[in-house]
Parts: sequence; C-alpha cells; structure tokens
Amino acid sequence: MPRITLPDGTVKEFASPVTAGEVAASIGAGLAKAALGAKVNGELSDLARVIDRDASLAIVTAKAKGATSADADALYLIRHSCAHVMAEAIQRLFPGVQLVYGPPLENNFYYDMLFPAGTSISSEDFARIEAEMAKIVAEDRPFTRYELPMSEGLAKLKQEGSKFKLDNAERAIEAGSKELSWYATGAPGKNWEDLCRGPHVPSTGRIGGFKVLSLASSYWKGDEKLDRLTRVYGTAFPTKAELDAYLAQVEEAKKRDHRVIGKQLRLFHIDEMVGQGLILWTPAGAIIRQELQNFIGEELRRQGYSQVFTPHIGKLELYKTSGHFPYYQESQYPPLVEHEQLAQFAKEGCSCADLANRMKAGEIDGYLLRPMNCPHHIRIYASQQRSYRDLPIRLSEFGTVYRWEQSGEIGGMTRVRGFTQDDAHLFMREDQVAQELQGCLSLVKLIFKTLGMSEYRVRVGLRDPDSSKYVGDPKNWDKAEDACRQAAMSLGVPFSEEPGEAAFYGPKIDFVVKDVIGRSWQLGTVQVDYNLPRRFKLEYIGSDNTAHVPVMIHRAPFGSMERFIGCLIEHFAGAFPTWLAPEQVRILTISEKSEAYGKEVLGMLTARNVRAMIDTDPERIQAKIKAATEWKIPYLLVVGERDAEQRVVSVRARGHQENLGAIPAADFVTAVTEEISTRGATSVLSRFGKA
RNA sequence: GCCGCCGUAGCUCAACGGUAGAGCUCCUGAUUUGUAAUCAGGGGGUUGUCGGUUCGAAUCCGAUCGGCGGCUCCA
Repeated sequence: MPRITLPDGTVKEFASPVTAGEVAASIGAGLAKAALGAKVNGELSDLARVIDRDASLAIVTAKAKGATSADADALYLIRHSCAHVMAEAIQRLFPGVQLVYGPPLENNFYYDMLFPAGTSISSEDFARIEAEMAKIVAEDRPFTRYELPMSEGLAKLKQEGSKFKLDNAERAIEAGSKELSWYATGAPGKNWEDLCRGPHVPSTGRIGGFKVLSLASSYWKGDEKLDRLTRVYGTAFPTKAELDAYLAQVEEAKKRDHRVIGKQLRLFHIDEMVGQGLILWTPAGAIIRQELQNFIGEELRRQGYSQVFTPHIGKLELYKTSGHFPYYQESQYPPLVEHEQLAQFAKEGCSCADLANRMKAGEIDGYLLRPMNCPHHIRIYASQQRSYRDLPIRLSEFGTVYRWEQSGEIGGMTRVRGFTQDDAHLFMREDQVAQELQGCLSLVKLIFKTLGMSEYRVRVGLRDPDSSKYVGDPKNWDKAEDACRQAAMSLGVPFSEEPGEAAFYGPKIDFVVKDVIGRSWQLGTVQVDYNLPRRFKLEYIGSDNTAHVPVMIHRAPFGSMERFIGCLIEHFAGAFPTWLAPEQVRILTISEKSEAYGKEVLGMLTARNVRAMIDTDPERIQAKIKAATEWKIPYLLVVGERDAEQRVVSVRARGHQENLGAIPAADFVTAVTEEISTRGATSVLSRFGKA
C-alpha cells in the first residue's frame, strides 16, 4: 500500500495504487485543477502515472507557490506537449511530412521533420499552423499514453514505415528500455499519436500561450551525409500573458544586439570589400578597445609581465614545429608561397592540383598568416639562455591572429576571421605552475568584476582520450589537467569538466558568457602547456646546473578584443561606463550667447583628457538633448547665460530623466576626472547625492 | 562548408510586373531658444552584382557576393 511523501514532509497512505493526479485531488480540488504533471521520486512524469509503492511526490503546477516566474518543469511539460500539437497541425496541413524528433529546450522547443520532395514550408505558413494548433488546443484532448512490448512496438513502427521513429526506438532499446510508449492526443487509434517517452500535460487545453517562431535546417543525427531535415521552432507558456512577456523580452534583447548597437553608435564596421569576418575598428570603438587595453596593461605591469611586439606572419616551418600547420590546417588561411618558388613550380609545369597538394603537404617555402601568437613568443624565449632565476618569464602582446572560420559561422564581432588576443605566454618551472595559474585567474576575475559581468561560467577543457588531435605525452597531460582542475576549484565558482574541449597542446580553463540571443561565447581562457616547450626544445638551466624543460601557460583574459567587446556592447546595451564611453561629456549651449563660456568649459575638460565635445548648433536645447541621448553619452552639460554668470554647469546624467541641477564647472571637472581615473569606483552622481 | 530566409538613399523602412517613395541623417536659410525632435527649402538610389524571361523587372528565374537564423565546426 503506497505511502506518498509530499514536499512538505507529510505522508499520505493509500489503500491501493493511485495516480499522481488522484493524490493531487486528495490534497485539494484547486491543486488537482492546477496540476500539470508530477515529480515522482524526483522524476518528472504524467499526472496519470500510477504509483504502486512508497514514493516521494511533488505536484508540478504552472507556478510554484510564491514563485514569480513559471516553473521550469511546467515549462518543460507544456513545451514538450506543444511540440506534439505543432507536429499534428503541420501534418494536417502538409500531408506526407515525417516526424523525427521534437524536444523542449530552455526557452522554446523544436520539431525536426522531413518534408516530402517538392514540398516546403515558409514563415508565411506560420499563421495557418498556429490557427490549426489553436483548434487542437481548443478541443482540449487528453494526452493518452499507451505502451507496447518491444517486439510489438517495433513491428508497428516498421509497418508505419518511419525510419526515423524506428531509429529512435532502437536507441531507446540501447538505452535499456523494455517497452515503447506512444502518446495519442486524444484516444489511441482514433487521434493523432507519436512515439514518445513523455511526459506530457494532461490535455492540449493546458497549453496557454504558444507561437511558431522560426525555421531552420538540420541533419539527421547532425550528420550532413544523412537526411536534411526541416526544424520548426516554437515556444509555449502556461498563459498567453507569459508568452507575450517573453516575446516582448526577446524584442528588447534584439535591441541590445551588438550588431545593431555597433551600427547605431558607429563602434565598428564590417566591409564587404575588405572581407567577411574582418573587423574595422571605427574611432568610437577604437577608444573602447584602447581603454580596455590600457586597463589590462596597467595590471600586467603590476604583475611583472614584459610587453613584446611580433609580426602577423611567420615561416611555415615555425608552425610545423608548433604543430599548428599539421593539426589545424583546415582552420588556417592557406600558406603564402614565395615568388621564386612559384616561378620555379610554373617552370616545372606544376598544375594547380599539384600546387594545392604541395601546399597542403607543406612542401613549399612560404609563410603563414598566424593562427596563434605562441610560436613567436616561444622564439623570443629561445633567443637567449635562461636561468631558473629568470623564471617565470611573462611575455605579453595584443597579438592579432587569423583563422579560416567557416563562412556560415561568421557574424558580428563574436565570430570573426581576424582578431586580436590580449595574449601572453608564461614560461616557468614546474613548481611555479599553480601560483602562475592563480595569477592568471585573478586577472580574469578582475576584469569581470570591474565591468560588472557576473553572469559567467567556467569550463575546464580536458582532452578526449580517443582523439588523435592532441600532441604530447599523456603523463604531462595528466599533470596539466590536474593543475587546471585544482585552479578552477579554487575559484569558488561552479565549473564543468568537458572532455574533448582541450586545445591540441594542453588543457584549458575557459570563461563563458551568453549573448542577447542566448548563445554561449568563450571569452577569457587560461591554458597549461607541457607540450610546446618540448616541441621547440626550450630549456632553462636549473640550480643543479643542468638543462630543464620549462612549462608554459597561454592566457588571454579577454579572449579576443573583438568578441569581448561584442559581448560588452550587449552587456551595457551601448551605455558604457564613463571611463569606456567614446564621448564622455557633451556640452550643450542654450544659445550663441553662452557659446564662449561653453568652449571655456570644454577647454577645462579636454585639458584633463576628458573626451568631451560641444554642440553649438543653433537648435533648441530639447533637440540637442534628444540627439545627445541617442549617443548614450554619460554626462550632458547644459550651459546658458545664467550658468556662465555663475561659472556653473547644469548636469544631466544618462539614465536620469530629471536634470541634476547646477554645480561649479571646476567641481564637475574634478568629479568626472575622478570617476574616469577610478574606472567608476567613484561617480559624479555622488556630488548630487544620487549614487 | 551545408540548408532556409533576406539584400531598395548614410540609417529605419514603403512600393511587390507599369514613371522608385517617406521619416531621420546631411546641406542651405530663417529662428537665439533653459532640459527628449523649431520652421522652410535642398541634395541623395543604374533597387548588392552579373546574366536571363518580358513590350516593360526593385518585383519573376539563374548565378554570384554579402547579411540573418540554424546545422556542422571552433587552437
């Protein structure tokens, strides 16, 4: 006789097996009505699930008691169910469509399907699909689960002839299932049904708000040699109001997109004529980048780094030694072949195919656009004899690298073909690794803290033992991986270990943030490397007067300036803190009569290196404020005759509807200069009691 | 690289087989103004590019370049 333990600890005893729904009803009619599913012993399941032995049970409702946002389990059930409804609607409208796979995701769901040859779907069909879905929801048909033994189930699928569903079933068998389950939207045999593990909401009517969002393509099992599928995305919520709120939030997020803001604020430009994925830093964006570089540069000097400059290309031989050329050729621009050798090849009657093969095999004398900076820094290390007393040696450079990213992947500033890493390579004794790792992590933490970016996660990239794309001795890999694991743990932030995510020369600690449309981007990275020093035969003379191989750390706390600033634009929605803002202060004159005074104030600001401009257009002050607001300038100083007489400025701070009032011009200059030099630790606003 | 969608003035968009248009920006003039758009006038486009269909193409078709969303990839 099942004893059911509820989340609050109370225990209910039943005389015979009960469904989760019946338990809900025994607690209260309201709960039974609100119930969407259940968690039985922590496992999400249907309300109709029969519980025949002692279990813990939690009823899933749209919103947990006291919660402000929809319950994650409820959203899962609703979206999974809505995927079925959408699939049924599409199959009604497009006969012959085969279903493949339709899972719920964090914010939405999709269904992969195969459209019969000659038919296709476009976003213009969404309204029709939604109308059909609305009918199904209005019918409020129950989701009815039924199960078949394995052999019977497989026979049914074979007879129906869907190789995709058959494959899903076979994978379920591999995963240990003993039976196959279907969910009919209504009565089995009469209504639409789908092979599905479940669980689902009790009936279609429980899907409150839904929308078909977009189309994409995918491949079966992600393999482009297999069937090309159409992926239809949608989303669903317990209520229409929540759906609308979500859609509004998505619209808001789109306005923060760095590609949109980058254009509005003229932060960067990508030019067709220059090339895909090649960023042109326009003056405003260049200021932000330079300020960030200055910021990290100051910290590097404090931490004992030495700055170097190295060229963007190097001999092919260099990259053969490092392993970049053989291991990551696909991601590089092809080598630059020397003039004389090209002429010689031509003389020999070398065909284009021959040339391509020789380039691929590296049988040429030429140069490579560098995919990474480390080989250059390594050669600086190797340029003189090193003593254990010199170590660690920390060589830093804002080094620009070039990678042949696939054309379909390039976009905005976050995925580009040429980018500048805030790179450094640390050469050290093995006993110094842990401490140097800490130093690197503290840099990353400082950056995130200064910029107020708290939403990041840490990923420890380990090697995939089955892959051949790594260089070096497994023992060294073990040591390096352990050092990374220890360092990541000491951060006190949740982190994940991810096999197969290592660089080809060593494991790494990555810092990952999300962009406005929810995509994850790796920013800062710290990588331990026992391999490249061996490949380059690096050494230092130890206290025992014999040669030893140093250990290297590669690290780039921003990752790349391009990607970091792309994410930063979205983080601030273009409203940069004063120290980063391209234009920090704008002076707005009321009329020509206050122009001379305005220019005097401008002089005071520029004398202190504040990036200030003056707007002397013969416009109304309202118009000047409007214009300046659109540029997201931190401070606007309105100066009229009254201000000139009293030598004050009327301050308007970004984000404050009301003007803050007047303060002596000299005081403003002092306050803003301090705000800038402390990178926001102090603020002009405090002068007005607003901070 | 693959699939789908999309390229109209500097920007945001309209026109969807029949003379390319609006707002903002920009330029000129008037206005001298106190906290989110003063008024008037003007300039600006071989509709990404190349080819095709048509009496006629921004509009239909093909190719190409570029953008977007996915897939795959990501040292």
